[in-house]
Order: sequence, then structure tokens, then C-alpha cells
Amino acid sequence: MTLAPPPAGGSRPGSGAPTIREVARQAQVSPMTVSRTLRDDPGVSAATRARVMDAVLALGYRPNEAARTLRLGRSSGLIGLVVTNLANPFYSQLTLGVEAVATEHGMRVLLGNSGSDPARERQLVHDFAARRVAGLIAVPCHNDHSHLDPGRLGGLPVVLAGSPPVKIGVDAVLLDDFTGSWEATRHLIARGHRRIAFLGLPASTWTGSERFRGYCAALEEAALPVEDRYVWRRQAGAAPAQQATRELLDDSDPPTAIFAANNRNTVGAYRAIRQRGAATALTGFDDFELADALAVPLTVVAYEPREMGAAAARLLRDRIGNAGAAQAPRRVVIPTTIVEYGAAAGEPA
Amino acid sequence: MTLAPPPAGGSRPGSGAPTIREVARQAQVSPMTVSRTLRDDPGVSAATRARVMDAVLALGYRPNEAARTLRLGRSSGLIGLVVTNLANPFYSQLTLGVEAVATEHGMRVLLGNSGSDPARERQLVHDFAARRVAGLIAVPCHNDHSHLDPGRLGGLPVVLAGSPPVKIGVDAVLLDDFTGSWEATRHLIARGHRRIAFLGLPASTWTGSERFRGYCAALEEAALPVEDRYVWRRQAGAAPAQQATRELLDDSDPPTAIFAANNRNTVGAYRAIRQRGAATALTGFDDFELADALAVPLTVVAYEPREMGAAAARLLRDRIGNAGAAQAPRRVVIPTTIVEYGAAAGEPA
DNA sequence: CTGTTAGCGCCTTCAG
DNA sequence: CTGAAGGCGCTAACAG
Repeated sequence: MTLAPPPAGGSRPGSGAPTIREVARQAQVSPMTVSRTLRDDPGVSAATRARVMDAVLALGYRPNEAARTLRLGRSSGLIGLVVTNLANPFYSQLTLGVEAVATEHGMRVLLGNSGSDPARERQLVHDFAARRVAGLIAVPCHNDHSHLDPGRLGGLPVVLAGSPPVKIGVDAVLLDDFTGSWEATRHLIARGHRRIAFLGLPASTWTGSERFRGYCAALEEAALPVEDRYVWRRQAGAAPAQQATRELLDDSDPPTAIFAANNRNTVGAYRAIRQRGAATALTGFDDFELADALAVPLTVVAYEPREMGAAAARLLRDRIGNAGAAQAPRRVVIPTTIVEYGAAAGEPA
Repeated sequence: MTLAPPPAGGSRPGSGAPTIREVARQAQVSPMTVSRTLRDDPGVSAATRARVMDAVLALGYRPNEAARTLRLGRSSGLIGLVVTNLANPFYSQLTLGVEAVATEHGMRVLLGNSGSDPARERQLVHDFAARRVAGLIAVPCHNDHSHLDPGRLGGLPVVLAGSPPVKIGVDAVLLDDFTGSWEATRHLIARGHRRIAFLGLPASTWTGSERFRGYCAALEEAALPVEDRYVWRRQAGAAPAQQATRELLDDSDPPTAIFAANNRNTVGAYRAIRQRGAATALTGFDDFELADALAVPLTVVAYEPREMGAAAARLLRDRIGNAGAAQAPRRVVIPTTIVEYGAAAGEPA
């Protein structure tokens, strides 16, 4: 009786989405009957059902998902995904993998781009938690994972992608960073290279550290020294990597080969090598489009970034399924393969 | 009194996120006081505030965003974004632009990848509407836009990106497809080319049609014929484009230049040209990483895909702001520029 | 300064 | 087969 003055006249004004009550009024039934009809509850007569459906169509009614989630006490059916930089194809592929698996389970993806800003990452995580996402997948941009602790997130299931959890007990999907780098470096050594440079991410990152470790292991195994002047590991973007490569090529005793520890560094190194017309062999972690058809032969450490996202989503799905069953943290390691593109890499000078 | 049996003992079990009542009980106040404290309402004493905050921290409480949205009758603060293929850098950049502007306004992005499947696109749109997103940005994958009509979506603001609305009145962000293609083709003509092939998307798509129109206009203007055997417009991916280019190069009177109407076709054409070592000049719509450093000189129609996403988000923001004020549909056209990479394109044979 | 009442939109439970 | 009551978590509006 004390309902807010309902929109007058026939069709609704553009004042927002219709509610179940408006449909009920239009169909001359109770809201309950509308609810039952829409949920295909058997106990509704054909005639009533028809009238309700007419009203639903006429009004363009669609149940408010947030309200029903609240009522049913269920999760929102949302997976929160926090990546560092969607412009990097690695992350957009990963996102695609998450989206695909989420869709298989009728879930949707809430996307956040941290831009490698720890504060922004934390903010996104908190916001997603407040929105009651069913689970969270994150590519952390630094080593403090305290904001990703499910214990502080109301028991929210969390899965990390790209780096292992630090002081929190959550599942993770990792690349086989060490093996990939090790094999890539061995590949160069097998080609006769002795002066092999390393272009990588900062040592503080998991990826930067593991890939450097693989590089070192291969050198050590071949009784080759790790020389400081061949190691550049501060640059995260393509432009600085290009500059670093120029300096490497200008060395009095320049490297005959370069191992770039991620696609940004590979691209930068490629540009510099091509500009100089150098014969330096180039191998890089991460495959990317056109890597096979550049002006310089390239060998890459390849893997399926989409599969990483899919694997993360599956780990999350398991946790969401049995929320109660405390299971030990799991790890999925995505394998890497060495792919040699173009003509055989040039022999060392 | 008839509250559900509360979790026994001290700290909460891992049964989900705590509610405001649990915090209230812990702090020995009413839920209202907790609510006020968290919303920085001035009318709370320092002592009470402290007790409440202690409880909040102890329990890791975070207000349920869905519940408060429901109560306040506000929008969810979510922007729904439906793209066709996130693996294409064009769309991931666009997504980044949307995300950035959304963030500026405290909103988040709900992401859906349609995979160019009309049914999936429709499903995503309906689902997002049911989740009460504040607005929707879509890159439609076909010409039937009926499912994107705000009239059928409870007045939900909608913005299209990439192609103009068909039979619905919504805002759109478009590229200057015609001008870009026209200029690119003129550029080739100015270089002396007379046999210029067109590699494009199907004629049924807006983009495919407009870019072909630009190509035709430039030829016409130069009194050159549009020859069927130089026009391939069925291929949407790089592999078919590569094959099409092979056939073009095998023609008895092969083109001296190719205009590829999108990055997929450009990549395919590039591969074929490089493989054959052909001197065919290549120009393509869409800029992409490494376009400047390939083995074949390339000219591209460049623009800011991120700005497209940002512009779409801004149009949406305006609509969300004044939901009532019915304003005529607007269009933002993103300009394109011709960028010539590498050495001057080879003179025609 | 704090608490009570009521209700956002929906659906489970129980009556008719 | 249909309706009425009640409450999910939260917060305006109104007491006290």
C-alpha cells in the first residue's frame, strides 16, 4: 500500500531496470509467481506462466543478480583478475585463458590492471574482495603478498600466477622459468657461443631471479664465467633494453650471443641488433607473434600463456567448489620449450 | 533473538566474509554504529570508533558492496565491456583505455570476450545487464544490434566501439576507417604503384566495407580500375591472408603493392612477401609493435586504440552521470595517421 | 551520540 | 497451484 508511487501509464519510463513487483502488477499475480515462473518452477499453471512471460517481455525484466546473490547467500559468480599490464600480450593471453574457463563455469571476470603499482594492486584486491568475488587470481608485482592472504580476505580463495606465494598459503601457477632459461642458454653454448650476455628483469622479482639462475647454471655447467659486463638486469621495458644492447655491442669484446629474459628485453635487443646489422645471436624468453619472421633469426623459450590463465582458473574453481576442505597449497608448473625460428643462428664471430 | 546460531568461540571460522552484525557484536554496539564509523560519519565518539575499528580489523570485515548497492539503489559501479578477441592487441589496448578511465571514476571493468560469436555476445550483454552494470561498452561482431538496445536493457547506457549503431540510438566511438584507407592507398599511388591489391575483412562488416570504400575512392580518383583479381576480402585471420597473398604474388601480372585492411591481414601479407622475397610494397591498417623493424619496409595507418577505449568510457560516464537527460546519440571519431616505417618503400617493378 | 525501524530485490518457508 | 511472511547485508530516516 505504501509502495512508492509507481510509474504512471503504460510502458515504463527510462528510470532504470524493472523489478519483480512491477512485473507482478502487470501480470496481475504476486511477485512469488513471477519468481517461480522465471526459475522454471514446475508449480505454475500454463495460463499464469504465459501472462507472466508476456509482462516480462513487455517490461524487459531481468532478475537483479546482485539481489538474488544476496538472498541466496551465494557467491557473486565473479572471478577477480589482477594483472600488471594488459598491453603485454602475455597478460592478455592469460586473461583470455581465465575468461574461457570462467565461462565454462558460468562465471565472469572482473578485470583490474595494476600497472605494476603495488598500491593499485592492493586497492584492486580489496575492492574485489568487497564485491564478494568468488575467487581472486593475481599476478603480483612485488614480493609483499600480505594483502593477498585469504586469511585477511574473509577466506577468499586466491591463486597466484607467475610467481610463487611469499608467506601466504595459496595455490600458484608458475612457468618453468629456470629450466627455460637454462635450456636457452645451453642452446647458445651448444652453438659455440662463449660470450653470452643476459638481459633481464630486476633481481628482486621472482622471474628475474629464476631466469638469471638458469642462465648462470648453464654457464657454470660449461665452465664459463658469469661476467658482470655481460649482465644487464635493470631494464623492464623494450627501450631501455635496446639501449643496454647498444652498450653491449659497443663493448671492446662484445658478446656473440644475447639471452633476453622476457619479451620486452627481446624486442629491445632485436631492435638494437637489427639497427647495427650485428651478427649477434638472439634468444629470448617468451614467444610472440612475428618472432618467426623478423630480420634476425630468433630462438625463443615458448609456452602457452593462455594455458597459464586456464590452469589458474581451474585451481580457483576447485577451491571455490570445496570452500571448507582445507587443502594444502598446490602448484602447477607450465612447461617451456625451445623454438628456433628462421635460419640457423649465425655462428659466433 | 532468533539470529542464526553465530559462529562459536573467538575468531571466526573460515566460513566466508564477516557481516556488520558480527562486528557490532564484537564491539558491543549496534550495526548502525559500525556502519557510521566505517562511513566516517561525524556522529561517533572517539572511544566507540576505536572499539569498532578494533573489531573490524580483528575480523577482517569489509562491507558487502552488493548489499550496499542494493540498499542505496545505486549502480554497481561496474562497466561491462564486451570485445571480440582480447588476443588482438587492438582490443587489449582498448580494454586498457576503458580500465583507466573507469578507475578514474572509481569504477571497475567486467570483461567478456565474445570470440566473434554473436550468440556469446548476446549472452554476455544479457548477463551484464542482469548484474546491473552501470553501463556497457561493446565491440559488436555482427550487424544485428537489437540486443544492445538500451530500450530493451532497462535503460542501460550503451556505447559501441568500432562500428556505428544499427537501428539503435546509442553513442559510438569510431575510427576514421575511410580516410585512413583512402590516404594509405593514395600513398601507394603517389609512390608510383598502379597495381594495388586489397586484403580485407568481409564486406558485411562495417570496417571491411569502409576500408574497402577508402581504397576504391583513392583508385577512382587516380582513374585506376578496381580489379577483382586484386581484391581479397574474405579472410579474417593472418593465415588465410598469407595464403591470399601467395596467390596474389602468383598472378600472371602480380600487384606491385598491397593494402591490408587490418593487422591480421598485414601480418599474413608480410609473411608471404618475406617468404617469397618479393619486392611488393606493403601498407596496412593498424599499427603494431615491431611494425617498424620488420624485414620488409612497412607503412601503416596508425591511431591510438587506447584512446578509443578511453573515449568510449568517457561517453559512457556522461550517460551514467545524467541518466535522465535524453541526449541525442553522439559519435567520436578517432583520427588516423599514415606512418612510414623503415627505408622508403621499394619502387614498383 | 547511539539505537530502532524499515526496506532495497529477491527467494525459502510455510499457509491457504 | 498461488500468496504472505520474513530476511540476506546494509543504511536512510527517525527516535531517544
